Amino acid sequence: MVRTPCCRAVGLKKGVWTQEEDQKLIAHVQRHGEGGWRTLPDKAGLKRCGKSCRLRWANYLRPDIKRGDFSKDEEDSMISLHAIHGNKWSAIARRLPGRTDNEIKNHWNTHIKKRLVKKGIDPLTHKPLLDGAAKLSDHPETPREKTSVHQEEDDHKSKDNKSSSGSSARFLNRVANRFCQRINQSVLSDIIGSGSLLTSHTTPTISASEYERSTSSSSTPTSSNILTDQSINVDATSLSSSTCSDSSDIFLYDDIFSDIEDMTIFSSRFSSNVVSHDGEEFLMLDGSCLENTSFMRELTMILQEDKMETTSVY
DNA sequence: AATCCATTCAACCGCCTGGGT
DNA sequence: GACCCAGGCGGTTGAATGGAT
Repeated sequence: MVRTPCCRAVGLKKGVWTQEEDQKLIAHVQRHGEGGWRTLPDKAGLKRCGKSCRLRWANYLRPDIKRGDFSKDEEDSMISLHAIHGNKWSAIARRLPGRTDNEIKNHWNTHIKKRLVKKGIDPLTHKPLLDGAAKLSDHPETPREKTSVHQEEDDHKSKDNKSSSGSSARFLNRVANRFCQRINQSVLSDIIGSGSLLTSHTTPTISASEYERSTSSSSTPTSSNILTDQSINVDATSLSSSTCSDSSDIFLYDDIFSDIEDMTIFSSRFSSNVVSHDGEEFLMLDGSCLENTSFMRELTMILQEDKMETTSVY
């Protein structure tokens, strides 16, 4: 099938932009604002395709673009965000101020990807390249602890997190609770950041006492595959309905829930097989959770965020 | 100095989506 | 619903650059 080109290629310049062209484009955008890209070249006196103009502006000429090398923090963020969004470069770029999707994509493909592969991490799945989850417990550089290429300095900590079956329940408890908190916080911050229209009907977050209770040893089951259900009442579907009380809200915040669609998979895994244990509600955690990409991604981020403070506990 | 090769990154291409008619 | 258009996105390309021989 032959598709009509977005613009007539005849007579249009391609390739590297000259300073003169840049100046024309900048002057035009400053005068008329962004948009109308298809007609912009004619108006601005440029012999370029409108798309090309838009790209040049968005990726290079925009005044808020941060140029130069990526910092360690930016790289870490990039990796974490890639673990969530995959190759959704624009989504990643939105969370890295001053960086463009193109820049991030290039940096990922030329630097990060190679570094991850070198470390035995699959840059697509963020899992170990060989033997997968089976080697999670004895792989010192898996994304189990951190999806970071800068994790050498934390190796001693990750060693401590080779949880035995006895401590893994507590550990997973903690992660599960943090995960639920994270869902709420993420939604809240998105909502607040976009106008705080939903403050009256957000899902309540876990209280400190609930958190402590759920992570305390006294209430921790010994079985490695049981998780307390004290606060795992967050299911992305119910969250969606409880957070958005009417159709207009759903429409407004559709993008928020697309952001956490992966979480739905995780939450739904917890929403089944609730059992009673010592008068407390627990969830039977499917062993395949460790192979659940969403779970592992979130786990990675949580651990990265709290700087492995669990070391002293576990 | 010349050539080759690998790497980087700006730019392009084709496809998709959403809004308007 | 069908069509068109504008804009956005992710994958790919190729010119520029730098290092190795």
